[in-house]
Amino acid sequence: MLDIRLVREKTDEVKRLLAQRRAGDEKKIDELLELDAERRRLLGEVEQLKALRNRVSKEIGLLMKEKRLEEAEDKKSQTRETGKKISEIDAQVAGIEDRRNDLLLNIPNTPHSSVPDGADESDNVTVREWGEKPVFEFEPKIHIDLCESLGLVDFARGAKLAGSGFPLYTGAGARLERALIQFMLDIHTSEHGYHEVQPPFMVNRDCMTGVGQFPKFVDQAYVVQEGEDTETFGKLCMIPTAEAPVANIHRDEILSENELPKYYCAYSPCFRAEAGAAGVGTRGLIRTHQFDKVELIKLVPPENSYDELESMVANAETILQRLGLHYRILHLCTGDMGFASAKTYDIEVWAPGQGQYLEVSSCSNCEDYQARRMNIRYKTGSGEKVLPHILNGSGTALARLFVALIESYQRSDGSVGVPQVLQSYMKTDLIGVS
RNA sequence: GGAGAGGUGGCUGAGCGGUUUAAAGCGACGGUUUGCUAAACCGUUGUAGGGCUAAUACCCCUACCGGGGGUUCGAAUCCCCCCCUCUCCGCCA
Repeated sequence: MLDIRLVREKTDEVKRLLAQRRAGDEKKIDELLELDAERRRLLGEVEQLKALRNRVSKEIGLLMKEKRLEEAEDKKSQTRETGKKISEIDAQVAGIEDRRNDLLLNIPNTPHSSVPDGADESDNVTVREWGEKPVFEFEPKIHIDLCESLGLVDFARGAKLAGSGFPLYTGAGARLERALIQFMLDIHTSEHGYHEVQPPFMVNRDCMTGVGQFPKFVDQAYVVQEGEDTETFGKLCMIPTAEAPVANIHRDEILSENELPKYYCAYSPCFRAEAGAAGVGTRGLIRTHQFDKVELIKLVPPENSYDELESMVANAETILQRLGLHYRILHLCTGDMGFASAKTYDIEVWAPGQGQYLEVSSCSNCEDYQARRMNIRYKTGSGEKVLPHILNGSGTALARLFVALIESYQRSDGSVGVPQVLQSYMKTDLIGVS
């Protein structure tokens, strides 16, 4: 969330930046500041009363000790009134804080000054491209056909098991999925310095709130309960990304400066309800309710977080380069960025069968927006407590990568070549009709 | 799921209704002493919110002893609910 002090002191600047997102959030600022002012006014009032009560209570204690019971009783009955007032005002403050926090949690991050101003995805800026679209001497098939003919994914049976959007990977398809996961984890851990973790695949609400998924995007999550026990409903959610657990690893902690930067990478399945999303219900692997992903998370000092963002994107690019897949990097405009992000690059990989670029990675610097929600700080040498900047990036998402890969490496006879870097994982250089 | 034990500052650990503004020890930091190190001695040592300010300096106030409620003039301390850890039993991959 935003720093309430910054909102107080640089109100116009914050409004201007929020307006760039084209989401109307700047209108919430005035209401936020009204609540903030009222809260402080009431706090001043109630804290004075509490100071009074503390003083008098101490006096009562002394009177009791000296057996001056009548005087003590007098003071007790007086203070009873003070106590009533205190609980009244406390309740008001709590109500105001609830509303203030609710507003604060629903206001997105402000964009970094380098972010191109724009309304939607059509205003995103292509930063660079790598490789070239492969040329085929035949009409390349779409992944759905390849999956069917090669027995890589059984969409129909997946749908039988859990519904559409839950692919059942089979045979070489399952193996390819596993190979990609392992390949990516190996590179990030052994070459890029990330510390591998395997997080819980369900998290509590605090984690979801910490990364900015909740309260605003609660509809996108699968929320679970234990059996028929409705009491437990809503305590846990299936993770929409490993970012949810991994970014929260140090929630409510004060790290020491020399522990930074922290680099984490994690494989996890990702579960998304995709309520209301365009393209839900389309066949294939482009948009599913469950997909695999290798996620990268960094906690870094604010000074160099933007360098860290560039290197994180480069880490994700390495994967695509080793796989020999053509891709492009987009700098998302202000209107297309995620809720918590101050600056985001998307990586889109070319899928020749689809004839389109597919987003396989989104790398964001959330600056201190999440750290403030999660209450993560670190102590500098001079003893100052600072919110680290938190970055997250896909390195990369599967499913779409799987699509791009088999569509790019397909051959005229209907088989799919295995890129060299995956051959040791796949134990073969060719996926043929089984 | 059942039975029991427990959760107090960076750590150990006392306190179980009012000189606790959370004892004491350890650690850490600063200083004195010292040829150097060690030791000894002295001092400092949490977090958040609010007020005052140019100040994220000082000072003042409030809250915080796993979390949330309650009783009371007053709660680390008493009561209720929840969470977590440990030991044993049950069930289970």
